[in-house]
Amino acid sequence: MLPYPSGRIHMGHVRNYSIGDVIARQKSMSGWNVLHPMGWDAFGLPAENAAIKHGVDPASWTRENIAVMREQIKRLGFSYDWDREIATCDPSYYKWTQWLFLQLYRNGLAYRKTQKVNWCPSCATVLANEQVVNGACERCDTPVTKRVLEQWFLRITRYAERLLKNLDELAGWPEKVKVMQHNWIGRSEGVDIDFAVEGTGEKLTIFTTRQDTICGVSYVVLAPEHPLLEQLISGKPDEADIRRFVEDVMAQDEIARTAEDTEKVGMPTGAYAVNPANGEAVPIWVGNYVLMEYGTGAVMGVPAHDERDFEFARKYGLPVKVVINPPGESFDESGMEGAYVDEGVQVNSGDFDGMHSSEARAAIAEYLEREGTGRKVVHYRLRDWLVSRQRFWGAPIPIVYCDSCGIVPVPEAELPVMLPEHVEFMPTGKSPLADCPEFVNAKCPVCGGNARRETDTMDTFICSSWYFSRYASPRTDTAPWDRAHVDYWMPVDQYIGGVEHAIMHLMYARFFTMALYDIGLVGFEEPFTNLLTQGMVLMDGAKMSKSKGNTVDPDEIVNEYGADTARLFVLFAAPPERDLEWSAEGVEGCWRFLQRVWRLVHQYVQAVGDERKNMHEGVGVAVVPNPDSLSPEAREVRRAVHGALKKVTEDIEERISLNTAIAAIMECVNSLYALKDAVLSEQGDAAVMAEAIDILVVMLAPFAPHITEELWHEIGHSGSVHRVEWPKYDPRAIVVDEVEIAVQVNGKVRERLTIPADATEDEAVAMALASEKVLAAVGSGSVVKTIFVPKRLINMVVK
RNA sequence: GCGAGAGUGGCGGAACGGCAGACGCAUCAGACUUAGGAUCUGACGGGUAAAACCGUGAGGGUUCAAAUCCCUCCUCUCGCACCA
Repeated sequence: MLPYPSGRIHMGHVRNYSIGDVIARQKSMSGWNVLHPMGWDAFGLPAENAAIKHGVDPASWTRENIAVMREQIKRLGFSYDWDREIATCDPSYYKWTQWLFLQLYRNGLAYRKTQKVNWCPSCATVLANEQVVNGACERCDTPVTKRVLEQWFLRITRYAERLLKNLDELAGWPEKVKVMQHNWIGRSEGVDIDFAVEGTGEKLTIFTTRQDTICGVSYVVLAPEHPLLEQLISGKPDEADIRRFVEDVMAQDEIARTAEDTEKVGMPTGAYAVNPANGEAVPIWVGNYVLMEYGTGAVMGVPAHDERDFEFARKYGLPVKVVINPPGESFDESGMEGAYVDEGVQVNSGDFDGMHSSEARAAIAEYLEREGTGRKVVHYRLRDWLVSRQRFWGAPIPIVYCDSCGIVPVPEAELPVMLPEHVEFMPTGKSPLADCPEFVNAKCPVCGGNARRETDTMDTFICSSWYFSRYASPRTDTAPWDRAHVDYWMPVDQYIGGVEHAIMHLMYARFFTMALYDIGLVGFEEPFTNLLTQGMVLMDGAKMSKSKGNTVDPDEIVNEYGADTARLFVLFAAPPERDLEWSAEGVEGCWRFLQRVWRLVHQYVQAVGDERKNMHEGVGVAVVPNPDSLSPEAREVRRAVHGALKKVTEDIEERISLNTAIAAIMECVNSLYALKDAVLSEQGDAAVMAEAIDILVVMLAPFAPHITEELWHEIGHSGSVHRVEWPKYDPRAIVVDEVEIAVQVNGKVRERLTIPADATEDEAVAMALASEKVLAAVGSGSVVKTIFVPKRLINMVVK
């Protein structure tokens, strides 16, 4: 885990870590070697904002937060290996973040380019595409503007295909997350098609996935940012109007421009393009609905077969030409009320007439390739990852700029490039590092001449894209990790986090891992084998948040009820992946349950007195020496306990269904309350109760580690309950002699019978037919068929 | 619009195609108590005097049997959304 050290932990943390801790503890008790680490995603804006607002140093602000949160987490009793704790703002960590950046740079995966980028005016920094949500800054909700800047990018697009393909292999990931990544990558197969611009030597390339509709093109539209536009309109009579139009569109912010209900507007440029499929000249327009960022920044307008084009054409009176008819029908162009976007039969398409549109798609693509006017291509929505940030509190990008040598990576021996201390923090749009001469001024590692350092820092998502591997050998100082240890531990068997990481963190981490695999630094391509996306913690149906004032501080719950109650509640109140509604009464209920366990164990201890020394002297669970000769009550106790043990084990190991696991323990406790007096009074059954109490405490231990440890000692054991080997249920104990089955007549339950568990169908039916209720239901009809499900039911079909 | 998930008592939630509502909360009753907001025991989907009967968003279907599988639809949540 790698939480951001925001100041205090919240219930979402408690929930996440409680789930992980149950798994870690149970696996460890089951004999596994478990790596259960904790560290801090310690770079980031809040620290810097605190510096600006309160004049504190980001480093000390962060360190203090970490200290507070570490104590809070320790109070909750999570079994973290604190010897492996890391903080990404620690030079011993970011040295390797920088080192990894250089490896990517050497392998052509980190590069610098000038591009229009997303800019958050409030955070005063650029943002990655993934950090822009509905045109606003993902962090502060401020509408994002655009700036043209030279920035560092990571070439994640090179991995688009693999990031997409590998999703199929991630069987342990929720469908939801895979779908989100799939959509984000946005693979789209189509054709780039060249239209000649009439009267010039220029060509205009459009991208389409519907080349089958090429003969229906009645115009072509460019994005307002399209580089060819300038040349097309210069000297034209409408030049000034068009320029004004383009400027208006570009002045709109992202939200307004891309909202679905934004009206499509455009203007003809006065230029014409020639359709390579049929030689027709069509007008070239500029329109607000075409995005420069996607495809080629130009599209063909086929109003008859595309909703957007239809809307646009109707608005501006552009012709609508049908080239695909639905099977067995034909369209009247003037009467169309919308585009026909489905498959059909080609018409008005020359040699392609009569083909099915899916066939024509292939044929036309091949035709265009043959003619040299088109190329089959795959476009992705995924953009390269913009990683520069004009902020101070991040890992410096280990690059210097030399007037004679250009971009020069800092030699590995000189890493880390340290963040300076005592820096001014006013957000100016430049990194504060830029105003820090002792940082900026450097010598070129190549020629020794004067050079200046890169003053931007890295997106903190880089820091969190490799931390899991660092946990394998967190103190290694000659490499980011010791390969032998990484090979032993990685990939992560069970990763737990909120869905909010579905795109950014989880995609970046996958990309990093793949890239490092290709470079040869790790032996695995995918970092997280199993992913559990836990639900949110809600209060009155809304996410707990400081601004809404509907938070519950974990510390308060721990103070009032103890850590075990807090843990038990967040695990019991809902299945892990679903949202959890906070309930003060529910917390109370969990606390009562733990009290009930406490009393049960103490009553047992009191009843057996000093005798228990013999029964519980070992470090394991007490053994019943004579399981086959027990009183009925004692057998009942064993059935309840071993049945619960079976269910708890399976619920943890097979489906991480922790709420039902706890319910099973509660049921077990209820049974023990009902049976304890009878069993404790029977001399010969003493060992049964000893075993029952031991198993109860052991199987509760991963959920409520403190109270169980205490009880374990009260019972008389030495050693820690958390070092006890996870017991195996005794299959003989859960065998039942008699079962209650339902007797159905025509699917309706008419009787419940207790019959021997091994009764045959004939015996069971005979007993059923001895029941008056069954006979009454059968009445005068005759039984034409009987279904017998052993130990469950009989269904008689009567006519 | 596209995609994913979810609709079950007063509430949170259980249920390999096989007795719907485990477990917990709330409520009610009893016991123990000077007392109980503690504890223990019990009741607790609707309906009925008791049955019958009706009940898992709606409607169809498959099946001896459907909360569960299939089809149509409705509602909610989340993600994407002029991506050509």
